[in-house]
Amino acid sequence: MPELPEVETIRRGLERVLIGQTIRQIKIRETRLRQPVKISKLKKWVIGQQVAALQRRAKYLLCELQNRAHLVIHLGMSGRLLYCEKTRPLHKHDHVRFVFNNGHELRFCDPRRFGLVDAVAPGELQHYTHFQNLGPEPLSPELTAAYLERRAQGLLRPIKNFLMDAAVVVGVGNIYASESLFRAGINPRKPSALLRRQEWKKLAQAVRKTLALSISAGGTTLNDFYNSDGEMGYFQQHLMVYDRAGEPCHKCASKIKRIVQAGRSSFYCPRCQKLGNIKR
DNA sequence: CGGGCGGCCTGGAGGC
DNA sequence: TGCCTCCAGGCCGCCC
Repeated sequence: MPELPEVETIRRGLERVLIGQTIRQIKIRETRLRQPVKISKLKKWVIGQQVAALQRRAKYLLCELQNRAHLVIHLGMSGRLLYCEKTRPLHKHDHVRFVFNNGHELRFCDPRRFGLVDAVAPGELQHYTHFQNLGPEPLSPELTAAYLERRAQGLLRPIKNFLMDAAVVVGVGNIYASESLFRAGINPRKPSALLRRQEWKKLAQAVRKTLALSISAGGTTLNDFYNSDGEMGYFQQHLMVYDRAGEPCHKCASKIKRIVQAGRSSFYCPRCQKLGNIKR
């Protein structure tokens, strides 16, 4: 479900309410997530600690604690975080709860259980397994046209799949890959190595712009994204192609197309995003 | 060895 | 009402 803008929206919301709070208790009802929840590790590093900062790396939410350990949360496809009073009735899939001193708690709810809750010992974050093969942050100065062009050298895979590869650049999921390519006027099927210098420039700019706009809109709510206060995002009102198959392009009124690439839906405008003379 | 694909899960939508 | 199929915002390991 959540891509970078949604995770960033949650991070900002939690930052306002969690800094300085002490995690008094962790309640676990289900340990079978993407990887089994390590209860003893969580208790060892997290219980009794004050929240020092909320950070984000790729789609991972990081809660830095006063002892310099980190609580790591990934929302997978269907994960949600809700900050609420601890008396509020539980949802069926509220798997992990972090109870604070102020009568509130943070609930990790994840019906499909593709998400992750983990603790990382002080100073160990840079060695964390899941961070080892991640590319740069898309909103950092590292994401340049030159960087993308260099990484794409010799790669025949479609640009859409290249963009969604976290080893190339993190945070760009299925929605924002399609949206960024539309903004750049590039066909999702175009072989990565065949993009021109000017296209790389447009694409780097389009990725940054699309993500930044979505963050300012509070993310995209298609069915079930809500921020930590339970409010929806509004970027779905600005989607140009995602989930719009058969509808008219907002720029040229051509019918938006849906294709499947690497098992995922891609959406594009056949007129605004021409392939040129490359076949299939 | 790049990269496509299936699998991990539940639930909602739509067809019959 | 039910049962079936398909689909879903992520990620990883298996294979060709």
